[in-house]
Amino acid sequence: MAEVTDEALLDIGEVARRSGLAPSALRFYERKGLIEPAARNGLRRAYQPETLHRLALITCARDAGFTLAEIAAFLGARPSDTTLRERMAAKEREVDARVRQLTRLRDSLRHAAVCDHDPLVECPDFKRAIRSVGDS
Amino acid sequence: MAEVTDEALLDIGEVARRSGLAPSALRFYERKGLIEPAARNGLRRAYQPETLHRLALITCARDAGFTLAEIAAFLGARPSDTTLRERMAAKEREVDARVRQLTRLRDSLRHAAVCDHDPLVECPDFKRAIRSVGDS
DNA sequence: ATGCGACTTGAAGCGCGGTTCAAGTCAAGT
DNA sequence: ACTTGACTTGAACCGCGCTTCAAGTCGCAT
Repeated sequence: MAEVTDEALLDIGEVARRSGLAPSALRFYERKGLIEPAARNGLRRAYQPETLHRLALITCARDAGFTLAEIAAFLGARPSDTTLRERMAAKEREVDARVRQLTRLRDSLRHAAVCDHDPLVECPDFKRAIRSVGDS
Repeated sequence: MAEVTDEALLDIGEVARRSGLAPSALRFYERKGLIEPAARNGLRRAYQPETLHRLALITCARDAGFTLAEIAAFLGARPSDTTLRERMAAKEREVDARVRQLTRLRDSLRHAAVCDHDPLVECPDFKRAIRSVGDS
């Protein structure tokens, strides 16, 4: 008789394939308190499908430069948590500053790609552009 | 008699103060081939002032997500180097994609800061926004 | 000549974000 | 009963970008 083992839950391999993350990464995230299996089949982790959304969020935040510790703090917070709001807002300003910095850098690169100075590093336009990247 | 020791050159401490980088970081960059002292006073490194510009460039590139190895490759390249142009252009596209990603993320954060969903992670607007960050 | 302070070296250590490995568990198929 | 294959664990290892440390070397002032 096949044990039903709750068809709704996902094996770690399944979650890995569908999230694009390595199983080792999922176990690592668990140690860091970012995710948790809903149950175990024997030793095996069984995840709720929503975990995939959570992982998408985690991946996104990590790509954005949040540390895993920051993300864990976010995930653990309640909406009534004023601190959370503040941190969100702070992070928004941070990300916004970074967007502006990267935009200037992109423009520098755009120029560098068509500039004929030798050596490139000495192009006055390029140097000015670089300096402006540093200012904020 | 005070040894003149070329007044134009800078001590590592001076470069550190003016660049905002730790002396240890400067020595580390040297090992990685990013910078080089123009001379030595005995054992002490003596840097040309232009090194400060180079360091500004390095810092900027590093902030932009280049690895030190990438930066070293850039710095070593000639302007006639087609590969360099290509890499510049590739990096520009990369940075541009990142700008768009971060812009969407910033907008998500902006929404999250005013959203009242409990838990926040379940806000449909937020989820949609997060999904859009992932797409490029 | 003695001490101070800023430098020198190589080697080791750290925080982050994981991966890799050895050894073991378990369910299902033959 | 035995193999296969996907999982389990803890511990070790990795690359990156540095920092820290111990031990030593200078130049300069007292």
